[in-house]
Amino acid sequence: MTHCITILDNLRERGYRITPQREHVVDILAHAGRHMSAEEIYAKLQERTRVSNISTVYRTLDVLWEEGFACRNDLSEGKIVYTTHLHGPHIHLVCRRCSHVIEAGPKVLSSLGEALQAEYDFKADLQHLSIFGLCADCELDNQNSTGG
Amino acid sequence: MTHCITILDNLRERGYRITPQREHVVDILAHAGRHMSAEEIYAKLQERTRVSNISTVYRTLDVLWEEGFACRNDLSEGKIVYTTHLHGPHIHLVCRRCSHVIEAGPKVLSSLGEALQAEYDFKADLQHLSIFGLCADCELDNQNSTGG
DNA sequence: GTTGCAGTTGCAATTATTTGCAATAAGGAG
DNA sequence: CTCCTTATTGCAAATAATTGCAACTGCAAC
Repeated sequence: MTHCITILDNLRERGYRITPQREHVVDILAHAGRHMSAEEIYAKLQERTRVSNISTVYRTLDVLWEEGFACRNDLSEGKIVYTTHLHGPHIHLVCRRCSHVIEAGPKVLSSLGEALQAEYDFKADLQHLSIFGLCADCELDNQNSTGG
Repeated sequence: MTHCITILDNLRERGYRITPQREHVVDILAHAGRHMSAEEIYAKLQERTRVSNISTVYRTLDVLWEEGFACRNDLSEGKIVYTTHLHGPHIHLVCRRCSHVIEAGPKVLSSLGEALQAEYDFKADLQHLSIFGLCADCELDNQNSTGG
């Protein structure tokens, strides 16, 4: 419940202005506990206030992402989805053939973050990484159609 | 030079029809040796033939991606870029603040692919993975502004 | 070489996202 | 509380990407 306050306070500290629109977007996203598209967030926002606009939603999401409070993911669904880090760390394994998404635990990445930091001085956001590839079923189809 | 022939033959084997448009797109992308946007590919395509359309380019790129002959990457440049696997394996470390891209070697991922296969039966395409995060400079700015 | 079917294309319309700009308002200074 | 500076908003237009559909064409069968 206090999570969105923390985000807003952090934003203010960093020089961003806290507008009602931003409060709403942060609140909606932080309490969703799942991935939402900009359009979905905008719909929820309109239930609360008439003063709002889809481009404001996009810009707010952009700020949240840049500042590390939200992650954005292209799950190959035709739109980008967002979530706060409240929705615990996990990886999206997205099948590029059938678009099926497996949510994997962060365990497999344990060493990756450290390696990227050490070798490239890069602080990777591995909280909600998306990785494309083939799921087991599609890989099987693939082998059948090419003889193997 | 024969790489695009290989791709085309593979596509034919898998039941796709080889049209002049597809030949051109494959040829353009395979010989570029770099990342190209759909728009760029379309521009090159128009130098060769008047019979073409941007949506055909998108659809061809989609096929190449689904079949594993091309990779698509969102480098946070406002558009998606594509390349064939001729452009050797590497990871994109994309700064979510300044959009700077570090091209990292595939070494750091060595164990990841095997882990995903073993634990999730998922054949990850790690050839041209994009990972978002903060580059060293932006991480430093970040710490200064928050007093960290 | 001709035929026929199903995969592909071009076009136009739709959806997703970004951007320029004038009007507005957050929040620090007085 | 008021003023002022400047970040933010809403709007409309631009750009990126996708989709439905009728016309077209690759290619396998004959």
